[in-house]
Amino acid sequence: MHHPPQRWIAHMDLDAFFASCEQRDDPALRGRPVVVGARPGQRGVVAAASYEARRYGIRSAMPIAEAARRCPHAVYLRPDLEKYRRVSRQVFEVLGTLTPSVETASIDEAYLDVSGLERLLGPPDTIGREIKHRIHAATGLTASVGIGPNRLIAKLGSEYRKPDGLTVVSPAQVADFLAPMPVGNLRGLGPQTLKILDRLGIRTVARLRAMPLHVLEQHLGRHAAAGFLRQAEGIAPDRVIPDRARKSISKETTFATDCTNPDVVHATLRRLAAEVARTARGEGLAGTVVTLKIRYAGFETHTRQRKRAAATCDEREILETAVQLLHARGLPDKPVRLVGVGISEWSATDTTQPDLFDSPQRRTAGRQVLRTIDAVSEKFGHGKLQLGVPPASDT
DNA sequence: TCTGGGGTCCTTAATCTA
DNA sequence: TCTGTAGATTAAGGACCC
Repeated sequence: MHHPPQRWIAHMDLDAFFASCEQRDDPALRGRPVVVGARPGQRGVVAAASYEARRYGIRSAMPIAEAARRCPHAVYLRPDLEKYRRVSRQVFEVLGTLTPSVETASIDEAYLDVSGLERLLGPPDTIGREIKHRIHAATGLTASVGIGPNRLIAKLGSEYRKPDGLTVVSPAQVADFLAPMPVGNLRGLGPQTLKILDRLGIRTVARLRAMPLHVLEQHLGRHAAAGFLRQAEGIAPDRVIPDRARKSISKETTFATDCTNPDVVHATLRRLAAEVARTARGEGLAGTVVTLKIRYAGFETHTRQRKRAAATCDEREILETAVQLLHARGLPDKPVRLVGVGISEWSATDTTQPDLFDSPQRRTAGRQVLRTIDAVSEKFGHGKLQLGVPPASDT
């Protein structure tokens, strides 16, 4: 009998990432409840809570007012995303020294295919310790790691014991590992689905697994029913995909108080459009679909999108379409809580062009590069390459 | 009571089209 | 040409995740 080689997937999750970064950089914060997020008294939620803060029941996504009530004496900090991105890059560089098969799941999470590392480092628990050790040595941060035969088991493993945890689940242990878990631990099973399953008396993975498919289908739909049942059986993808391409860019902002002034809404859209455009150019992306998001008092949220004739990363064009969408019929005339602007659906051709024009210096340098490309391509008889050189009027 | 800002993916409905 | 339908595309909303 021939068996395919055992696949081992690792999931790494940095513990209370934002809060840990702050505690690392300011010794005065160590051992104290730290909450990173909105300022108390303002609109917003908790982005990260240190383990000291979690003892007061503070969780991420909790309204900041609720956190302040639970622990008024915690240290409340605004997020420093630049710093977190820097630290995150460091962590991913370290992971890259172990295997090229690293997938960025978020700023503080990664999946690694560590199947091939067994011969190099030893059994999975040794690999897990090595991952944690290298991260700590490079950044001073702790991570929780789960290792299992697929992504689901790896992810549940990293959640199983934290902070600073390590959990290895072999294929033989999968069924027992899953059985007693609350169904809410499964991927993509949120509050809505939880409510439905609760009404059916299904609270553990074991109960879910015992359910006939057709019953679940009646309540969850075909797709979701089959998907959750597969998870309950421990069946999940076991491939790691490095460098996933992003599919959209968006910026949104919530007003401190609901906005009734159309000029302010318009000015905000302009700013958001400019930020989206800048990010897009920085990544060499241009989108054909512009999305407007608007949320009114009472949390009533609408999105409107429109496909443009051609892809764009121009803030004026993005703003133009966003404003058209804002005035399209069907949107209520009420105080506005939030507006957002996004682009998506990259044009088939220029999705990976680097931005040569995102600063005055680089504009000059960029044109030089394109002139050189033009010259070379002319020499070889292909005519000018259409790379969209902006007009040189500002030099 | 209060609910940010970034994303992804799925469902549904309407519309277009072969 | 009429009619019906299957399938693709577009748009809106919702669930979910970190």
